[in-house]
Amino acid sequence: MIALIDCNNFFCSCERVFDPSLEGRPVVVLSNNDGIVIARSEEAKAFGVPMGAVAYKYRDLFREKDFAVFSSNYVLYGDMSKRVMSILSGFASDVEIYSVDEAFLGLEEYRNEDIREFAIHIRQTVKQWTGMPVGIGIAKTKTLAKIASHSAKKIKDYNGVCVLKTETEILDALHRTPVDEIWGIGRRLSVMLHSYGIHSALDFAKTNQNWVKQKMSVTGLRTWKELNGEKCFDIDTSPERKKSIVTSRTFGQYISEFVPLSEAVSNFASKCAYKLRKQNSCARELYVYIRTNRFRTDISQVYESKIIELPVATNSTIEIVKYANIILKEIYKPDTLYSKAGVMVQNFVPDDQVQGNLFDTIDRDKHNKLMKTIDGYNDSLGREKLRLLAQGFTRQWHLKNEHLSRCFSTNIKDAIIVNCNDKKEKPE
DNA sequence: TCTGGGGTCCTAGGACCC
DNA sequence: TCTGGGGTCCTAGGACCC
Repeated sequence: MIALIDCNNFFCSCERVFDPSLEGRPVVVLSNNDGIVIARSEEAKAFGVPMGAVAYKYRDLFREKDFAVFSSNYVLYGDMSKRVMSILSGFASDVEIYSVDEAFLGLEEYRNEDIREFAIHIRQTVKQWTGMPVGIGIAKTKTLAKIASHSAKKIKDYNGVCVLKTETEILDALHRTPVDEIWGIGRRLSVMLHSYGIHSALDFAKTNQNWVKQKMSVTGLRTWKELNGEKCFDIDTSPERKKSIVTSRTFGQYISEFVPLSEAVSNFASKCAYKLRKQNSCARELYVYIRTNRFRTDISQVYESKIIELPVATNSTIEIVKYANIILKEIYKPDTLYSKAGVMVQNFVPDDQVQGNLFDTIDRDKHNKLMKTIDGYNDSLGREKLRLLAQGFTRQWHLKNEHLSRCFSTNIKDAIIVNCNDKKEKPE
């Protein structure tokens, strides 16, 4: 059996852990730039705030109904995620961290009847040790475990744990799951399936196998098989290194001038290089794009991008920033209201298998040592204390986040604030 | 005024080879 | 009038996930 452990309304729950007065209050967490709603508590859902809602359109509702509104605090969420995952790792040898708030556990060892008891125990432990509420779905395949975890959240009597074991349990769960809630079936495919009268997961599971293969290719077929109890996706305990890395942001304000734009792109490039080093990869290709606000109909739209092959695969911030700026110079047009930029690296090789270049003029050992030193400082001192001058200090591109909570679990000053809350004292 | 960010996999079709 | 058969590799675009 496979278990899926899924944190409930993860970002909202993270905020609640450090401010229990939020319990029972509607909570929403906004995207970068406070643009859209990316997490909602149950109370917020009950007021009809959809996922992806444009935040400013709901401002009145938020005020009237006493919503707690947060900008996203990824440092806090990342740390909470680590804590939850490390607890889960203690419960099974096969653990796949599937996303920031979800993990699959292989339960090969637990064939006995009290698998449900075991799940309840996991749930209680995570709650007690971190304050994080989770739902657990258990079934024979990952896709069925996903369905089980939906049921665990939706059906109150289940108390957050749903085990799909018997034929009846599985058929019941499939019957009450709409086809568009199946893992692997998105918006386009569900429209297609509905048009053929396939509305529930059960309808889909009963559909002819060849038809599924023909209409939805092997990916759809795998989902179909998994729903019918045939395992197609294994637990992946050591995911490979990423195959592409992107850093992109929508700016807090429009940028037209080259210099601040270049600072933004340099920062994104630097972040990409850092992420490359963290997974011991070097990139052979670099892609940069800049664009105007695609939602504005009153200005002419610009999307400029270019990809280049790097002379030698690299993860040096110095080199990647340099080439990113060379690209930027080529695609930049003055008098344009840019609202977003992005840098992507791809086509990786392991950092110990970099193919040299006869005409290479760069002392790569030196770069590597320098990068190691910079990373060492930055990892201990805080993000980007040491950086290239090209990254600038003006941060004109920086994001709007007017409702940011503190980094309670990773910053000592913020931690003190939590502890002083009762006494109404403020730390120096 | 105001609309996020970061990934993966699969397929069709073109270019090329013998 | 008539124009083979079989393969590989690459890319863009579409679909999905969180």
